[in-house]
Amino acid sequence: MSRTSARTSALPPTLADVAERAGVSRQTVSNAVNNPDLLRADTLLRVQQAIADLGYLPNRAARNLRTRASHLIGLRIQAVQEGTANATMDRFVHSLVETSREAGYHVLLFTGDPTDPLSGYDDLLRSTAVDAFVVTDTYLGNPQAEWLDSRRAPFVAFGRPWENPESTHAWVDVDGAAGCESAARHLLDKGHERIAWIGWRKDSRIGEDRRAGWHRAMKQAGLPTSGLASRVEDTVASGAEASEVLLDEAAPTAFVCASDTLAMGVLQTLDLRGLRVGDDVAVVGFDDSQVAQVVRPGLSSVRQPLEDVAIEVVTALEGLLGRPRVAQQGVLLTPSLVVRDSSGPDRR
Amino acid sequence: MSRTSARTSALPPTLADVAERAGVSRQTVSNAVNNPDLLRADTLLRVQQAIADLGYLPNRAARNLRTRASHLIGLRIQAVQEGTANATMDRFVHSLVETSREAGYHVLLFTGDPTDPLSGYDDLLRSTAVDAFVVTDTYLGNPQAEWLDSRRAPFVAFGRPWENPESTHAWVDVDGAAGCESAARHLLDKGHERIAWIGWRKDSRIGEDRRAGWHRAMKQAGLPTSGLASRVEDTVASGAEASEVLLDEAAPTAFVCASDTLAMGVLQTLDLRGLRVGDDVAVVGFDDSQVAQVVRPGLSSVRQPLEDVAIEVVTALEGLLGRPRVAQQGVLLTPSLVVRDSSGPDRR
DNA sequence: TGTCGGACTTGGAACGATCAAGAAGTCGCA
DNA sequence: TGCGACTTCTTGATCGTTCCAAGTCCGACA
Repeated sequence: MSRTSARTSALPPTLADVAERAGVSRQTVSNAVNNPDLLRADTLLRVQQAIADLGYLPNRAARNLRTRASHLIGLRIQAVQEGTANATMDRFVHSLVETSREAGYHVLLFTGDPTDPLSGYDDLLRSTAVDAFVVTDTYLGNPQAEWLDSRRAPFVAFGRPWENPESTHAWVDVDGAAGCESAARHLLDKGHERIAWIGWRKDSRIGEDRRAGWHRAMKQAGLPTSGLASRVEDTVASGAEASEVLLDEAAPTAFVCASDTLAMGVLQTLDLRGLRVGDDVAVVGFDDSQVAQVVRPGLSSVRQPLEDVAIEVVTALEGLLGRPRVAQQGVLLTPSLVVRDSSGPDRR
Repeated sequence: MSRTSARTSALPPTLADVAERAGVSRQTVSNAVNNPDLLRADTLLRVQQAIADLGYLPNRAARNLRTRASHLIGLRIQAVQEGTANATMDRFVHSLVETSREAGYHVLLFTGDPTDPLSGYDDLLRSTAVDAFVVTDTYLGNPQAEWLDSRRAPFVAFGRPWENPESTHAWVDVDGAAGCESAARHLLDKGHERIAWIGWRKDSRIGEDRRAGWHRAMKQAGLPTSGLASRVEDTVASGAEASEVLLDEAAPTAFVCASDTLAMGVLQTLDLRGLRVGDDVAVVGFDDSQVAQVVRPGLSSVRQPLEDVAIEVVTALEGLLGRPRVAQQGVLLTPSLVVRDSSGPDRR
């Protein structure tokens, strides 16, 4: 009691303050907040009034200590890199924060040594600073998954366990193959027959997956693919160079690219050669980045449903954190194609 | 003790576990962590060994509860919007996370009702979930500052208190005027004399500030500005439209724009009219966005030193959280100009 | 030898919430 | 009226850390 009366106005009210004002015990206030059903209607009303009067909100640290949960989700972000991947991640982060909030979680950002995919996770886990992780940096393998699993740390991966298909951990991913297949089909529908592919190095599982979509569409249309594919680094210059070579050697009338960055390289080449984007040669990128939207002519691009990814990720997290630990399936979402002028007109 | 022996391997070690292993009391371990100077050298070594053996890290919730601090910094992020502002914020967030980590803080993201600049702050404050805020959404006024001040909540604003210059709160900002002045001067140096301005609505303090920089450079060069300025919405289409009008009515040979988005509109117009970017008409944007880097020809742009902003913000935060509450000065940083092909060659 | 001071260590309490039981109140039914 | 069963509310303990004030140990000094 002495503490209560000695309280200065600067300190936020506590459970005890509310209890005193409402004329009930601490536990009753706690129940009013967490299990309102347990209270008699009039008592509940009285407590709620006191809570409102004082502007009470439970102290996070105290609740976290008692319940052994922080209601925080850790997300490791990469060092700033020049590429469209960054902007994509940004869109995902926004969605994740929004969706997490609705589920009663906040997102805690952290960084780590870029050369060590595990760095940063351990400290947060051992200090019980977060309840779970969202693992996103899985583009080149995912040692985090196995490591986190071994520590019994709850997590959901954005990205399939390519290397280890038997993994039982929860994951959400976007079907890049389906995206590129629809991109290729979109061009096929317009009458293109020689559609080239520019993608990433062969050791990129994501890159090969996207390539498979293009390949599938071509095969289903009964068209050849040999000599029409190129694998390079994810830079504008590489995209430009690759398209130069492809135009010279295979004379494609359209390009499907593994990223908007590569597609920008193609646009550059077309511009240099005096070829009209869309009319002479069609181009489709991947990520629906800022660049795709702003460049002229607009770049058609495969758009990942990152808002839906965030929703699925949070749903999976809730499953993990609610129940003891159930085996989770992966979720594969289908991207959509955003058509802009770089697709060109129908050629039939 | 019973708790200690009953510990399952899944639970992280506590202070008591370390104490038992090292053969000292809890307080001694706490001191070893927080005030190593108080321990005798050999004792300290023994405790540190035990800490290492067990992989001990202090429980965040318990420490937070006791010390009334969360070591978390709240940052409200905007709903995803189509514009370069988003990407800029992303760069800032990365830097902030990195710098905060070095200062022993983590960044907690949250969102709020976009129509209510205060929403979201209150809950975090009352539940003592964060120690301080970084307020960034100040482009149209900053009611947050006054509100947070009234609650005695520590915060640092990224953005000057335009409306209330007497504000005593800490802030960090980038000198947009200086940036645009150097952009204009850069074009003047190349021999341009009719340099146009495309900026934002008059009620945007940031927009008017940037415009002032262009204006200053022109005046200092003894050149006229009337008829050479336009104020529009921050979209590519608006930039294109404004440049159409300006080219028709004032025949400028160069443009300085308040954003890369607007500059992209100018590039569009030039392209449509068959004017060569750089050679015929020079263009400089603002933000050094992804787009500026990838578009061809490369777009010269004013780059905000966001890494330095983050450093200054964290420095200010440390001042606020360390000492009781000292009056802080604002910090104004100077951006740099990234020159690319859109600047064109010298005309002299 | 006894006492004093300083260096170091110790147990107890507190931070503010929730959990686990027990106490008080309410109701129905014989 | 009395008893059990159920609802409603209260009390004491606890989460893991740091703060507080008191305790122990040791050598030094008279």
